[in-house]
Amino acid sequence: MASDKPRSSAATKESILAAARERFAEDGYERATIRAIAADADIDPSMVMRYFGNKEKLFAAAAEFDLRLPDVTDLPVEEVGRRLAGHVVDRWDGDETLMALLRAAVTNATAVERMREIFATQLGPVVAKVAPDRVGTRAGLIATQVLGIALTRYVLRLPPVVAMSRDELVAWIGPTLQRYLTGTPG
Amino acid sequence: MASDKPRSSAATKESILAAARERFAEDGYERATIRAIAADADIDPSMVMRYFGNKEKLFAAAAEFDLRLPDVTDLPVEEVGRRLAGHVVDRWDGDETLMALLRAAVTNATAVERMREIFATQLGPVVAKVAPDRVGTRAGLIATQVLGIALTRYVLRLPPVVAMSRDELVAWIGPTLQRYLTGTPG
DNA sequence: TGGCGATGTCAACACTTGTTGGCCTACACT
DNA sequence: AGTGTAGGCCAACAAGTGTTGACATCGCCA
Repeated sequence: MASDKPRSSAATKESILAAARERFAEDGYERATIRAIAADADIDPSMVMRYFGNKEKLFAAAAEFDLRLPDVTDLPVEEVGRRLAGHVVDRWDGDETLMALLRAAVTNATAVERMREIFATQLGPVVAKVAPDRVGTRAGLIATQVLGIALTRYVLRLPPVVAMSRDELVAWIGPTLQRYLTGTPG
Repeated sequence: MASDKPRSSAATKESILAAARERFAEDGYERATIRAIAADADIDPSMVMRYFGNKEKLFAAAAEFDLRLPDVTDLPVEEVGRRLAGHVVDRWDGDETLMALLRAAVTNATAVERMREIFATQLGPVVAKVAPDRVGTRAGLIATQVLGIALTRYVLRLPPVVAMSRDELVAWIGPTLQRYLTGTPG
């Protein structure tokens, strides 16, 4: 009600985006075709072009992603690792956008850039709040573990990693993130 | 000398494989074209087909990979983690086969299967030798961290991860692997 | 009522892809 | 010398891709 768009262009645009996310997540950038996305959205391929210009821009629009990292300022420092681990695993399960981004990032330059950006602008600041020093390094290390989980659990689906429950996984990963966050190497 | 092959077919076959590894590593499975690989090998595309049948089989041949994990049986248990970390980072740098495998595994089913196989048959046994229990889980966790490094350092090239020296990286990762190997969650 | 802009469809273009079959060349063996 | 055969090249096919432009339809507003 009281929308700003004349009729239902926003609706179909959104349905295209949903279909795009699904396809990109499942097939990766190159194997996800505009025709298939359009078919999923019950629409003509040319509409996709009209709304988004080209495939690259469509992907950019579909891969808008927010980690939604929790506020950890008033949390005991020694609990931040576990908290982060829990949040990340939960965030992964509910949203396939990040899987689309991850799958695409392996062959598409735009996706890589977006990925770098996300970890720099969203993870970096959180780390900065609790880390004593070496913020960049710590954020990078956290990224290795977090993305390693995403890769093995949701993309490669290595059996033992898939088999672990959310809590089990968090219990193992939490201390690792904690050490990367506030510990020292060696 | 005293080879079993009549003339130099083995040589061109090998040059095709080398070009294929390079292309697959750089571009991933779908974007690496047979024509490009053939051009790199200074040969006609049809030769690639004759020798390897089709693209899928070519990839299978090019992505033959051995982790070459070190023997850790007579090593103090508490040093295995660091040792493993060092070996893995070194192994990554020298050989682009694993990068080809990783890049391809994100969109190609055969590559995923190969990846699973490698970690099951090569990493699993090593873990079994030093782990007190939960071998599968431990191997899986190690895979998350190890592949997370590969992904962020060599594929996504996240700046802070790339910036770390080999030794720095090993110093951070070693204890993580050690805990996954012999520690407990929580 | 007439028209205009937004929403949508159809058919095609230009190009790239994996893959195939026919043809050529040169050497090894009889 | 003659011939078989392995190594190699060329041209083409069929399918699928992103992308484009011309045409249809429908609702709103003057």
